[in-house]
Amino acid sequence: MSNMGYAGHMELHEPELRDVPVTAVLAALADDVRLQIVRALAEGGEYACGTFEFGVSKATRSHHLKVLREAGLTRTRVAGTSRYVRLRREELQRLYPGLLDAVLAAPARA
Amino acid sequence: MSNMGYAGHMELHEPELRDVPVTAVLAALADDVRLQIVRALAEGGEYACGTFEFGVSKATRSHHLKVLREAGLTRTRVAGTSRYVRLRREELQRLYPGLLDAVLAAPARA
DNA sequence: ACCCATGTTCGACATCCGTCGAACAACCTC
DNA sequence: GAGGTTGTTCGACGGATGTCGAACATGGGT
Repeated sequence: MSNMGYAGHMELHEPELRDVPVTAVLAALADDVRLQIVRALAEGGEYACGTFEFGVSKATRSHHLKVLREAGLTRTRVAGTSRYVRLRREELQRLYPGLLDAVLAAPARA
Repeated sequence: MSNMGYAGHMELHEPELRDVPVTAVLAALADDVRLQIVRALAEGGEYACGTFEFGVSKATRSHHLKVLREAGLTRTRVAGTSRYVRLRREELQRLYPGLLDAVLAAPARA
């Protein structure tokens, strides 16, 4: 059948940032592994999920990326078998000015 | 006996802010009740613990104030049977510039 | 077509966390 | 000192969370 489209891209769940409570954003950032991921993402463009090797299994990594995505912190682009993740910096900055910068500026290992 | 001193003030556990991991600070802020408390504290000076009526029992309130204190967010002064709590704004601002302001500026009910 | 690489999902498990009532402790007042 | 006020601590309980291995899905390469 022809109405199948060229799809398969399964609609990743990426909420509007304004619908995410601040506490959810903070909770997403309040984890060591996730904060490392966010720091890495803050360096620049897009990263494949596999890029992040922080001593956890790929199941756990996948879980953390999902938490970040559903907290409105990241956006994911699907390309083949890989997924490319990037920070939603501008949106974040618009809704919570200074928050991300402040967190990123904090000493990495307290 | 005279060597009893005039004590009983039991040494509240208030860590150095630099010893608290950022993730702990964020986790402390990542709760609705605690964020309400912090917002109230941000209004000004000192508040007795009993001031905070946010629909939780006093046991729970006590718990949250402990979490905030041990995350280095508040300082507590003991006076009689009351405890007066205040935000450690300057210290926070010095170690995590902009963080608290960004969180406080966020819309209260997302 | 087969295999491999990349990620997600599914239990399962242990731990942490928010919540409460009840008991306790300290202090003030009468 | 008896009683009331203020706040902490102690289980207990239910729900969330981080972690993993194994199974699954999808797509690329040879």
